[in-house]
Amino acid sequence: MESVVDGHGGGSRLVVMAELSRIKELVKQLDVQLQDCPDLCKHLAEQIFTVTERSIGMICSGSFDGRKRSAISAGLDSPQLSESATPSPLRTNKKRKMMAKGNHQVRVSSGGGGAETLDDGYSWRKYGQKEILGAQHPRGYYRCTYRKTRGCAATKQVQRADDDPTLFDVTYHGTHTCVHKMAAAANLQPTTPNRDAGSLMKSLSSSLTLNTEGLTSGSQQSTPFSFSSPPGHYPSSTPSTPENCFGQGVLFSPYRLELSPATSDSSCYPMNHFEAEWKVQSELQQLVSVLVDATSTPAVEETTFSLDGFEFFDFDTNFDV
DNA sequence: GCGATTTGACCCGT
DNA sequence: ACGGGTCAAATCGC
Repeated sequence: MESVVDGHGGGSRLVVMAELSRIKELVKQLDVQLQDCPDLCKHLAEQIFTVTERSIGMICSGSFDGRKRSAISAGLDSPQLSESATPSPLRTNKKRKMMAKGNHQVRVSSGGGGAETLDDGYSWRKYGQKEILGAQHPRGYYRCTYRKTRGCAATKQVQRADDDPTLFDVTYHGTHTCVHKMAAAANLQPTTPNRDAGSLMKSLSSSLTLNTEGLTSGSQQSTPFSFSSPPGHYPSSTPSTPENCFGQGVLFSPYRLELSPATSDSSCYPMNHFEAEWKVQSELQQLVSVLVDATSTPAVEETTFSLDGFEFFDFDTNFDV
């Protein structure tokens, strides 16, 4: 069922590295083209989306994880844009949506609290709970709060891990189509499309600061990559305004991204990988989604990015709220 | 009163 | 038939 490349996923890891590098490359191109060619931007955005899906799919399919991932499974083989699987809210496919593509599973820590403390930046509404055969804890079913109002088809399943009650296996299905509207809901001033694109690009580049050196060196056997924060761009030390992590709270703030191998001396838990992967992927998807939207309308202002050196010029960072 | 959660029933793939 | 995903009425909380 799974397509494991090798015992420890080394080959696959390199492939993923290449994919991630390609993402960066695409972003660069996007950066260059951002000012004058919205159509190309869309195309690039689509590529980013696809590549990211593929990368995450490879990782989640088990290639990287030496530890068991309870019921990690299903439908990660050929990730693609999930729109084809967009379920009608009607009663046609009540079941087996599980097997649709575009699923992602992460293992997250509750931080001592219950499942209700899990916050992935989205607003979820619980619609069911079930005892699962062979599992010690029931599985909770959640759908996006904006399913009705905005037709967002994203769902997730949360199940407490058997082996560690403080951990939760969270399986996401579908992608959020409500993202940019969430921004509005998150108490934002209305912004011009380009302004959104600018800050989103900024967020994207921040998210993509992957420290890939550790990968090639082979010194990190259980940490495929780590995140590093470009100075001043990532909230590692801004507890007061966590919602600013990704530009005005548009995206995630929730997971603690202390993923550097240095922080986990004795053991590196796969959940960090998945958290990280999922985070990157989610951010990318949302960013791209919004970016596509943003670039649909004529450009207004200037944007200047330098993704490698992290020189950004864009309009905002301080909105008046 | 409204929105979220709970929970038993229902649906459907295996 | 069974197990898992969803529905929807009842209930809860603000």
